[in-house]
Amino acid sequence: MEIRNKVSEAVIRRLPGYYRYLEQLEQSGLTRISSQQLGARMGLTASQIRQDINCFGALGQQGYGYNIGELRAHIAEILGIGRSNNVIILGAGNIGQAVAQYPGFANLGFCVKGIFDVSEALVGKNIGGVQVLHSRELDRYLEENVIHIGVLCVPADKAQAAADELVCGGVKGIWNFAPVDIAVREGISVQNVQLTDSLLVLSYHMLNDSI
Amino acid sequence: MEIRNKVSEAVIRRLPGYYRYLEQLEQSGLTRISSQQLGARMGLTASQIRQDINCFGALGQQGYGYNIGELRAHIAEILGIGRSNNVIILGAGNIGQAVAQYPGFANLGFCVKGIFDVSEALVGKNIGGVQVLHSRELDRYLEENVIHIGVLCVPADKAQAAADELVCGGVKGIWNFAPVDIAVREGISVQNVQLTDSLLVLSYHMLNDSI
DNA sequence: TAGATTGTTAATCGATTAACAATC
DNA sequence: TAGATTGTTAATCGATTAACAATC
Repeated sequence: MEIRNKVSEAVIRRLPGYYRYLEQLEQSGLTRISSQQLGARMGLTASQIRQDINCFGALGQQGYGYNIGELRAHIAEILGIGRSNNVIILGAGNIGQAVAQYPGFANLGFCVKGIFDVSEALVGKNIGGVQVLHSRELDRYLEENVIHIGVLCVPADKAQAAADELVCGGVKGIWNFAPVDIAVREGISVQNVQLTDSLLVLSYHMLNDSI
Repeated sequence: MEIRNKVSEAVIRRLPGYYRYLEQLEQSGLTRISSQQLGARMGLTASQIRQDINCFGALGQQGYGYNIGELRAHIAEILGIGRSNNVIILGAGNIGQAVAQYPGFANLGFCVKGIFDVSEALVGKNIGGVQVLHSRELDRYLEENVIHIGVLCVPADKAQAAADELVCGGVKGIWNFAPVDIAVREGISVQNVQLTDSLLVLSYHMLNDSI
């Protein structure tokens, strides 16, 4: 999986969509597709699809198109799907619980190994097959277990401290649901999920689009 | 609130971030800020901030900068914050429940009025102060109530049908948590929240960034 | 071989950044 | 008034689209 040119963030954000459509096409029994056809389905230009895919090598074949299964598998590898990433969730509130019980993650190879909260009321509770531990156990837990991804579902004012603790404990990626930007050192990846931002963008369009 | 030029999607997606930072600045007791200072905090260039804000009028003052409270209030209006949008949630599973109980929405003027599910086990349950109704009640409910936004928290294969029902019932915006793209007629706004996509982008960066 | 469709270069379009006159 | 900082135009940069030779 050589990545030829520097891949832009715009391309990266389209990859999960390609994966999703290819998976669906594969399940429907098809084996090949052209950039033209895929573009029509996804609402993208054929040209953009070819450019995007070519960032990762010449995966198609002139006169034929793309083999759906092969391309899906290749994009899966690029995205790290199926790599058995160990995940822990910090904060067992509504969002933490929803993430813990979200199906679909497991299929992609993300396995929730632990959930932590400061609330004694929640500690010990079984959520999606995993017991909630007290947050004071976190440091020791991270020493004893290899965890790749930490999910921040704590209040905004606790997010930075929680992120620091995760990074100290060896976590390499942070999936941040707290409505605040967090700072991490070089080499640590962060993805923010600002639920409220998305709702506000919807609200904006509802007010301003229909002109 | 005249919008002068066509505002690009890139600008729109930055607006909630501006709102968030300005709210925080206001709460910390500050009253003015320059594009320079705001840019330093947000990790944007001063130039970009001035360009963004100018899409919505000349809201600053030469030699002074921006009045934090005024600018925050203006962006709030642009985003439709505080407009008392009525919201219903379709699907009372993990995500539906998390959305229903998410605080922070209420402050922005989004009010969850109803939750619907097909599961008899969930019907009647109280979630965040709202009782779960059976999905078969939806059409009648939409006739009798003015609902602005519908939140799709149903399985992917039920999402399009649910969206159609919402649009028929007069809903103007759809906040879609189902991992599938839905089609709606002109004049209806949709925002997708592909949780899995965001996790996969994180996974990509964890694999490919540290080169 | 002929037809189809990619890989890739070139052209266009749009977004970001820089620069500076306007003005508070 | 002098200094600061915006509003806005121009320059740059990057992403998307178009075009077409390569090739299956």
